[in-house]
Amino acid sequence: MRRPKIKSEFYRRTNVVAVARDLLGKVIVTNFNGQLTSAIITETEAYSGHLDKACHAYLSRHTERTRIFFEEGGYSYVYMVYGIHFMFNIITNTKGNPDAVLIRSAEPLEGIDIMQSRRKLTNLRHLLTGPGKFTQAMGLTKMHNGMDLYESDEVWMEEYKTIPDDEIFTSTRIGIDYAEEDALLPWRFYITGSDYISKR
DNA sequence: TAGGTGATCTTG
DNA sequence: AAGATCACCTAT
Repeated sequence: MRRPKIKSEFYRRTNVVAVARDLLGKVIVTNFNGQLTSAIITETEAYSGHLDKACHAYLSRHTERTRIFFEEGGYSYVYMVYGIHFMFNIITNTKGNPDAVLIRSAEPLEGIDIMQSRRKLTNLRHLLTGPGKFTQAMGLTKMHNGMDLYESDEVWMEEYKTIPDDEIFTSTRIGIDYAEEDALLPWRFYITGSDYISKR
């Protein structure tokens, strides 16, 4: 049943946009206290610290929250927004180059009953279609910030399928209007025609 | 379409 | 120390 884990080198490439696209079709797995859940990634967004006003590490800003951005690719970055929702990202690029990919939506694969119970909701199309819904269904919280996604036995990524370029739809990112001209960057990606997307 | 929620960051 | 902001979700 288990497929090969994605190695850290995958995330250490210098082009965060390419990593965001290539994460589509990969599987994320969490396994907390014997509760295993997994899902196929259907929607991502890229954030880049050097040039992107939407990124928490814009202009390499160092704060307590952004510390993990300055490690090499392959760590999780989890934070809370709006007092309620956790956002799950994967740090990319080499050490000192603060980029990340936000996981926005996924298609349920394993442990569906567990995800339904965490979400208090049964409709599969609403289980993981949005970044806050995704973390809730997968059981991810701020305590999972800074995890090594290759070494961890609680949160990791697996190979699954490759999405061809002509099945990837590109758009601007959601909820970052404050980023001025960078709000126009076409850095959101999703699988064309998937039923598991946060917005049409 | 509006309101809830609290960590995080900035200003004074 | 206080106030503003925020990579969202749910329900009307």
